[in-house]
Amino acid sequence: MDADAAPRRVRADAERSTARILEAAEAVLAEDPTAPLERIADAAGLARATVHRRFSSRAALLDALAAQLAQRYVQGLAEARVDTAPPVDAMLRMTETAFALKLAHRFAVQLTASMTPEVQGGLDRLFARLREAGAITAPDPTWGRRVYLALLHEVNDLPADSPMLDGDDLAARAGLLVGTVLRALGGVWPPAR
Amino acid sequence: MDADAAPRRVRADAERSTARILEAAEAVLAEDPTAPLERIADAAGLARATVHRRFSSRAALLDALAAQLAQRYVQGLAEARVDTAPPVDAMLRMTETAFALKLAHRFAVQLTASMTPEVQGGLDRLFARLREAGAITAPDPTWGRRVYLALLHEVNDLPADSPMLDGDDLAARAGLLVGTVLRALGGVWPPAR
DNA sequence: ACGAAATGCGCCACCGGTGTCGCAGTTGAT
DNA sequence: ATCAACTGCGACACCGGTGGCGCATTTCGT
Repeated sequence: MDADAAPRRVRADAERSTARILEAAEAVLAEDPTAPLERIADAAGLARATVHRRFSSRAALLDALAAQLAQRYVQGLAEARVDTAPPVDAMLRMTETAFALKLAHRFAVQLTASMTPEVQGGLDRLFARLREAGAITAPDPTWGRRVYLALLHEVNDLPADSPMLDGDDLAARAGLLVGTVLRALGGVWPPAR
Repeated sequence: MDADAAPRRVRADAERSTARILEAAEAVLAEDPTAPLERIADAAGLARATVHRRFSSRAALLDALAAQLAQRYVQGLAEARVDTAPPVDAMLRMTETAFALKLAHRFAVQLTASMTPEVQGGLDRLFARLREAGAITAPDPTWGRRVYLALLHEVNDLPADSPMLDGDDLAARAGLLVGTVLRALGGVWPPAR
């Protein structure tokens, strides 16, 4: 919502600052969603005034951040081929990328703005496909999405030495989450054969 | 932490104000955990200064509230006989009382202070007993507790007209939650017979 | 090398929420 | 009925965070 679509050209310099600010904001706000702008500025190695120059207000910064995150999720959804691949595979892939974005998670969802209708829709379609494929029995995709998101945070917060985890890699967490969600929604996991 | 154990007597009047404040705080903060004291005072029909007279600071009020809530949970745990009754029954009862306290939920847990070690312990013992009884297979009670709490909020937020609910009564929500959690943790629900 | 543009820095105004005080009026205990 | 205690109200100081300048300095584009 700021510093884009330029009739007047933006200096390469400035554009880098913008990126650094977003990066710093992501890191700082992940730990404390109410952190003052000054802390973000410090983390970015910039003066607070400069942050104000790039983003007219705190709200504008949050918006930009939310948009950026939403876009990453959309991309993740696409790369996981949620609409075409076997749904369980897609879910596993999507989940791994979600954990890779973990820094942002806690506030990414609290920041409901980042739960774009587009992202929601993608997830809902995924749960609908899971049901069609017989991987779950719960009929309501919305409910599936809610359960998934709620447990996503829980698994993300799980300490690395939890007995529920084999190692701390993404795959272990993704496996735990997917299994838990599928079972919760009436599926069988691991699949009986 | 305020206005109790009196060497000097407290007027009945004042005690009622305290109660009204706590009541109002619970209601207001459930909707907006960061609501200013003034909003609470208004809801209680009192002046902000009066709130300050009963509770020396915002933190003190929050503490008192957390203590009150924790105590209710402990009582709920006891009444559900989590340590003696058949664990699934206990879980069902506990869950219903938890929903009865729903107004407070969202911030009750965010207010980690109210998640007393006592409450945590009670839940952990419940999940250990569930495992012993074969109702779940997940070995780690902590994980069970986390899943339970996370989904508790989700079910609580579920709109009354959700396809997942038969009516909006406590029993429907409790059933959905218990079933989902037991399945998520590797149990069978509804029980095959 | 030059000008345009972005930066750092300090300063100030503003806002919302918190906490304190005193005073006048009301309510409760005995 | 009387006194003590509590209340409502308004005013005030304080604090942290936000947002806006202006100016001297650095950095980028060409």
